[in-house]
Amino acid sequence: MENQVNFGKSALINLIAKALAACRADGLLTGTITPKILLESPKHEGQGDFATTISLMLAKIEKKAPRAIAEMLVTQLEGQVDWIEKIEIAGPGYINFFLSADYWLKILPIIHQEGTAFGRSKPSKKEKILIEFVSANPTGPLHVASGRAAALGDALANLLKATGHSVDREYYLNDIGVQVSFLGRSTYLRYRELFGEAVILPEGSYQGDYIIDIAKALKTRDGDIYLKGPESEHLPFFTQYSLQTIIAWIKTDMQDFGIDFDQWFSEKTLDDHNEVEAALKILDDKKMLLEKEGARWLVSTSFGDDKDRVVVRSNGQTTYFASDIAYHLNKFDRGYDRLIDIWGADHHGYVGRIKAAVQALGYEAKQVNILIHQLVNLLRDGKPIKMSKRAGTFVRLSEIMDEVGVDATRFFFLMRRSDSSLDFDLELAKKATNENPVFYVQYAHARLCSIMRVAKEKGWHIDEVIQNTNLDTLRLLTLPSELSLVRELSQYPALIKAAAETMEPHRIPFYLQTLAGLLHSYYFACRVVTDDKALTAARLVLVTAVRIVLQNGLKLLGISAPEKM
RNA sequence: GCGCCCGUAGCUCAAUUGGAUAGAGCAACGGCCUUCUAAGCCGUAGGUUACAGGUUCAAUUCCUGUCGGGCGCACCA
Repeated sequence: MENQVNFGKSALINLIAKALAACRADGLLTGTITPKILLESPKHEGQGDFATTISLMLAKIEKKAPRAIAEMLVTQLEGQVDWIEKIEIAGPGYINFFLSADYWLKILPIIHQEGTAFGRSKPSKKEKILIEFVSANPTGPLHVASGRAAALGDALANLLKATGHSVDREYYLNDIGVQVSFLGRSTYLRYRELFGEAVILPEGSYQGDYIIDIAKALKTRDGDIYLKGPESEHLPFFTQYSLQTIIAWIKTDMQDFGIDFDQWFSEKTLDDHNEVEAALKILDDKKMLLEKEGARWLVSTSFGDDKDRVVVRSNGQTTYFASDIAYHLNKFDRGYDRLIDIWGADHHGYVGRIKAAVQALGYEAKQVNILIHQLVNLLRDGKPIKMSKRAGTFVRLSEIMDEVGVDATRFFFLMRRSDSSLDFDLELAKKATNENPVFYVQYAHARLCSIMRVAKEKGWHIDEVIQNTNLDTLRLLTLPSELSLVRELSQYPALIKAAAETMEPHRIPFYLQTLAGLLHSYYFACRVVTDDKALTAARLVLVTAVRIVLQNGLKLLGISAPEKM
């Protein structure tokens, strides 16, 4: 779905290419290499709508001053098409293009026509992508850091879908192994404690109060029936019971957070189907394993990892890494072209080995993208809240959602580049003032809805206005604030594309804040619904287009667009 | 010691993948409600982009080094 802006851009690039060719045909320019012609949107007012640096890039090739080259090109470009109003040469040799207002106004009918699809695009090559995220161990409730991964993964999935890819969301459940055994044992000991026994929790046990909650629930349900008999008889039950309880919590939290996973992938199924052994056999057949000191190692150094990694320990047990290899192989076997893993910074040391493993299995390194997000600092009124998972004093994601709401939680998590650590101030997130960016954006949307309500009360049929709109009407939008809004709206599809390609959802909150700012400013400066019928119609078309884009952007972030606040 | 990430306004962060005069929000200061939501708007001030080199017509962006912060460096998961 190419929109007006992209169309204009490529048309302009073609014009520049033609001008360059003409200069060379005339012998004015003699070079043979043609650099890629790029258009950018200038940062400052008065620098036009698009600019190219082609003359700067040509300077060396042609051995001529960039401004002289720019002048030659501009001579060729002038008067070619009617939608270019003015061409200027600026600075060291920039060519600035000033387009007619018509060019920008044409985006408005397109926004209305495409509606909720505005901003979507088709990729040059459609990929089947699996995003695996959160995947926190089911040995305790989800806490804050998982929330960041959750918001990030979900928004990224939305973005990649919006750019035409096929995307599935997956949560990997580590529902087997040492940690899970510790969980069962912790619950068992707490259960005994409820009957007055003095217990000592061994090293590695889970200390959180939630373990006691689970034990209490069991006591209430089943009484003292697990006190008799040896521990070993009861541990499997306690393990499974605790695990299922916590998985249920996690699923509830994710649902409350608005995330719908396509798959909950159980590590146990890898074990049940002997997929770890199968994966190791494949690696062995490819001569990717070697025997050393009684253990088996993946030669991950052949693929850029710092050191080789153990997959089978000398005691015969496979490592967690071996399971991870099998899991990634399983993902590829399900037909995905590209895998995205979202990890917290505390796991970044595993990037090298997973990338190596994927290559050892015969896939390309770029088929797995590992997105690392830095950790979250939870603050209250600017002061850090101390957390320790070991001591059980961590803040649950559900507590955050309860306190500040899902919308604010998601927005805060998505506001920062994932590379950057994130300060999340609970008091700020709750504020219903302009200090709080999520309210600022939502408020812009609510204001627009309010305008629409008022217009309806005064007898306007907005749908009809939009349907009957034409360029003559839209030309009444002549205020600088109106054209700024229109230009900003026209950037939206390119923004979505770039955010998806770079896997940087944070660009959307920034964009929305800018757009909301322009809108608030416009709102204050002039009335939409007035006695001037034609002007009101034009403005209604504009502000309803802004509403659509705000709504679409918020939707991608998984945040509501309220009609009233 | 080695590896990864980060270092930009007082604070929290952007910067169109190397482009023009580095931008927002908050905090500070000064203004704006008889009008579609003041949960808002307008204005002022705030910078040697940690530091030193290098590559380039052009560096916040790429390379090298130094300093500072975070995280990770298991035959744990």
